[in-house]
Amino acid sequence: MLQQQPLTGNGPSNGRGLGMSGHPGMHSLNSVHQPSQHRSDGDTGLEVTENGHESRRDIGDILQQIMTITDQSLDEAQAKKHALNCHRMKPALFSVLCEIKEKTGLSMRNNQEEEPQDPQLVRLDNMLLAEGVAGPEKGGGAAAAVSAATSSGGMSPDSSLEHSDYKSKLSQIRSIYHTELEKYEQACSEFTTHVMNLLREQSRTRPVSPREIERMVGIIHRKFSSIQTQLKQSTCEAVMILRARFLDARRKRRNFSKQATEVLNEYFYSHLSNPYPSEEAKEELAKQCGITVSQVSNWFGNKRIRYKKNIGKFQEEANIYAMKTALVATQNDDSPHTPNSTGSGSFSLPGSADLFLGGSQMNGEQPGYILGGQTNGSWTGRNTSPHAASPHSDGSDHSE
DNA sequence: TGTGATGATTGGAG
DNA sequence: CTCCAATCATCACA
Repeated sequence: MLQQQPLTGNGPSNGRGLGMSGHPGMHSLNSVHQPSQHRSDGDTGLEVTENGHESRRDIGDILQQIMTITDQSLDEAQAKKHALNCHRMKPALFSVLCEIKEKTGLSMRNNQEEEPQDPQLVRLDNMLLAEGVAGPEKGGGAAAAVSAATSSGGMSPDSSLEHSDYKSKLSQIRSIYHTELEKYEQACSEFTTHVMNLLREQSRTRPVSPREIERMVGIIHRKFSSIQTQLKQSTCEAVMILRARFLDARRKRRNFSKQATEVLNEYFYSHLSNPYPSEEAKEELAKQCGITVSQVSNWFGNKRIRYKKNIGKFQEEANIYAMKTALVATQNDDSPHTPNSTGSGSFSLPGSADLFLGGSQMNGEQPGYILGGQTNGSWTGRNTSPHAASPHSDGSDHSE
């Protein structure tokens, strides 16, 4: 084995090469020699008992060979590597070198490794999980965002559209996130495998312990996980932006459909004396119009205010709806419960501007808007208990 | 692009 | 809580 290989090294210079090896712990062979002797005694059968000199020179030779291996041609080096691998002292020397490495620089790094999990990463993970980006498909995130968006204002009729839009955007983000994550993981595992193979290969000739490989793998994983953290951060930002946009969409209003406005106006003008629909009426109107109860409330609030502010402007509208009401009433004159029977439909053009403005010559029941249409436009102050029947109500409001 | 219409929001009152 | 009043923000149209 060793005898077959011409020793290029010169024995006495034993320790010198080690200092250049980049392993500060091996600056002196003397420090190596002490523990190694005990080990090699046992399992190599080296005749060190004669004197320590022989073994010391032997080790020096080996180390010298290792040091000079890179200076040689590939074939030579390959052959030498093989020879060294088979050397009887290799295991002993190897373990000693590993031990020394452990005790020196690397052990210092060791302490820093056991860092706790990054709290920021935990936050990001939690958020991605909550938003339904990470974790199982169809997470509650979208639903959560929707409920948050609608809790105060109620859903607009096309909010389901926006909802699906939100969901599709979210799933886009999700798929990008997963693709990237997968890419990173793949790259990480490829790189790790590569490094591990390299180190394993190196460990045949260098003091690279399995633990060190493990540590290196840990380092690689940390590096890649920091990249992943960035990815997660970007994903979180994207989700936040999407969410903000979605929540902001509350403010984006769409005009109600013509039919919905019609229904609301009909109710309003036929209950002009007390245009405060009860909760049930609101629900009914909401159902008819395909909007929410709170939207109905908003509509009536706006309508009352705007009507009051500018009665004149709404006269035409009032006339039209009064006409409609009258028409419906006459058509259903058998029916005691015509929907818009507040005005009873018993007046000729009850909502006409003339009638309204000029004070009425009504006999019998008067349309609400004439009664209620006071000069300042207020509905008898604030008799607005929405659930109680209005004093002006003729009791037919419940027909809705 | 300006303007009026209109749905939503906000703050205060009851 | 509802309602009012003011206001905002957007739509729709000329």
